[in-house]
Amino acid sequence: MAHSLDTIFAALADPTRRAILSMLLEDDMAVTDVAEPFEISLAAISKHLMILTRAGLIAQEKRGRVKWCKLEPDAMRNASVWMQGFGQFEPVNLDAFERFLETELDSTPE
Amino acid sequence: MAHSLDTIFAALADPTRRAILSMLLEDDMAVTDVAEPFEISLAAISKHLMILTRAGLIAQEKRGRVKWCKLEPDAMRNASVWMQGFGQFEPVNLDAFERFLETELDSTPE
DNA sequence: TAGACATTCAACCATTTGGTTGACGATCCC
DNA sequence: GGGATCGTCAACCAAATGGTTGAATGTCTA
Repeated sequence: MAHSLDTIFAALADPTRRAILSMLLEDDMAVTDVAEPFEISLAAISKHLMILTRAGLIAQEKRGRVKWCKLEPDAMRNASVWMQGFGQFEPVNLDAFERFLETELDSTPE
Repeated sequence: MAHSLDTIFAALADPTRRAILSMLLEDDMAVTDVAEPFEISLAAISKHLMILTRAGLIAQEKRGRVKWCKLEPDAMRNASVWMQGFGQFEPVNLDAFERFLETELDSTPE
């Protein structure tokens, strides 16, 4: 079930694919709309979306003749966790972090 | 100066290179020692180390005839920051968290 | 000085990658 | 039904990737 770090990092290594992910951050999009800002063929975009899907970074759902693409943050979280396993750059005390989240929840108005 | 996300993620996409990074987490190592647990040629390992170096993930320093490899966490931090820019999985207010750590430090005995 | 050791270079090979074009299968709508 | 639209498939191509082997370079040591 866990998408491999191989496919996740390989998917993230391409600037077109990272741009697509950024676009999907704004909103879910149809394949044609994803392709619009790029100068490459629709077939090429379709391949990129396939790679992102296999990596688990996005999900695609077909409604009628339109295929919608949406961000799927779990895979990215896995990769991020692997990076933080290196620990040297994110000396986060998780206990303290949880206490922080609680106090923040208590004290935040609205 | 900033190593590109392209090269960083491409470097991380290979399992041999990720294994090398994990080994370097323990300690700095000479090229020959890095190669020892793997079944591929020393030349192949040398290429992997070159790719990790160009990505900025490690640094190499030659002392005598031995070239030492050590982890260089900055590049990985850049990639990690890019991921967290997606925000959906790490809604951390770092400033507030730091302030929290300070106040906690003040009030914690021992 | 002559080996032995540590590492890279150079040439080569098979596979993967990112792109193209054109045909094709669905689906919507007049 | 028939035409436009959405998206993928198939075949192809050039370049990059990950590996090999053998020779070359630089450095330590007996």
